[in-house]
Amino acid sequence: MSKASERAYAEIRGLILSGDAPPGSSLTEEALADICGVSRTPVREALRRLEAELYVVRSDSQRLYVADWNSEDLAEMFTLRAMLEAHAAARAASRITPQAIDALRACNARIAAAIAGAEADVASFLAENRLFHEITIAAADSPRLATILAALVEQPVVRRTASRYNRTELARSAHEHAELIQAFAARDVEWARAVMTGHIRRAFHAFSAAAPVK
Amino acid sequence: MSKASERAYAEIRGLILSGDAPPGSSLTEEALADICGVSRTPVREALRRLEAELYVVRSDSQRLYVADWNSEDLAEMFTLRAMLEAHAAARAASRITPQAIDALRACNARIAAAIAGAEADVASFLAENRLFHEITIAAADSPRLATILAALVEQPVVRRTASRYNRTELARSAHEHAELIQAFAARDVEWARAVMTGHIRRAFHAFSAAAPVK
DNA sequence: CCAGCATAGTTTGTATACAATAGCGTCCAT
DNA sequence: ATGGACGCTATTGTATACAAACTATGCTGG
Repeated sequence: MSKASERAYAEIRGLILSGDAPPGSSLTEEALADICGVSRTPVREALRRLEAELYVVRSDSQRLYVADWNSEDLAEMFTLRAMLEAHAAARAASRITPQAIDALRACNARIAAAIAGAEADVASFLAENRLFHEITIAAADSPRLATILAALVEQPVVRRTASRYNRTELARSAHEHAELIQAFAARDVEWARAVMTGHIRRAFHAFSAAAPVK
Repeated sequence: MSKASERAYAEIRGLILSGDAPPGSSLTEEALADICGVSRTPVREALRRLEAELYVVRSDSQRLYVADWNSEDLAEMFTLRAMLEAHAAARAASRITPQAIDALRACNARIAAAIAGAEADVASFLAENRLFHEITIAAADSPRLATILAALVEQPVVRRTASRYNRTELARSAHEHAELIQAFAARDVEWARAVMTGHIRRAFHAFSAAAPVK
């Protein structure tokens, strides 16, 4: 995609993820155009994409707002994610290449290092955790699934999830990743599916057990 | 959405579904704007939406083409659909209202009538079949799931599916719908899930057994 | 005081003009 | 003849201007 609309997309998405544009707040095209330093046209493109990816929602008449997720929405999202990522893991188990397995191992090693740091390096954890899931989804070799998951996995609330976990939970996550890698190496489809299902479900439970979002 | 972009969306989608814009063919904004009688701006909006819904794909550099599905893509899509619609059915089973059940019964009665007609009324079958699934998904009361499924269920190749079924298969489909309604009425979550899974899978098998798309 | 409507202002929708870029063909040089 | 480079053309990207639609506010009449 061309420069301006891409930049606008990144910029607006950043506003949402950072919380500068809090859930429920109104997004007007002109204001965003000013912020991004582009005209309304690329902003509109960006907003369409963000809408498709569920970052923003349209109200009764065409006004756009930052998506607001209640606890029921969150539960729904985690359920869908568990189902779809489990499917991706199962597919990956039967198709993944040795190179991708190596990449996952390296990735998980970096996660472990981040957790082991003096104070757990949450930013590194987030980035590597995301990469881990991306590699897995890529290994599933299912473009449609990848498209669908991209819209779910990247939600603001998910991105902020890790900061709510304590070190024990982060360690558990890394351990589950390791088991998943084992399942991949063994090409055990059902094992991979089960591990991933549990992984996402436990992540949700840990999330729910922690303090509310605000 | 406003009038012009909505019309453009419907028009272009119609071109794709009817086959006037065959899979793999190039879509240029200006040509479409001429056809739709609007400017490029709403056409662009429409194309963005069609892209998100997987009707069209972007090539290396920004040119848009009508999506072309190989047999592997189709298998993948039916698999995802089976998984997601089964989830929708399970959710619907625990939430559906008596009114929605009545609507499903009426819908399926019309399907039966269409099949029983002198020559099976494929158009009616298609419309009612689609309505049936829409009601089910609505009953699942899961906006995210609905959004995701909308992109999958409405694919051109799926819409043309029914014309490849013989009367026996259409009748089987209606019978499975009836069983699904029973499961809903009984509020039996796992039954509903199983019926829907089998329903989509059998639809795919019948589809695959028939002649190739072209 | 309330209801309804008119109107002004804000926001989105559409069209058009122009800019940038990618694809492609031709032409020249080796 | 072949390879590369140049420029032309087709297509997409962006900006701006204007139109339509919705909101909200205040006014008027009951």
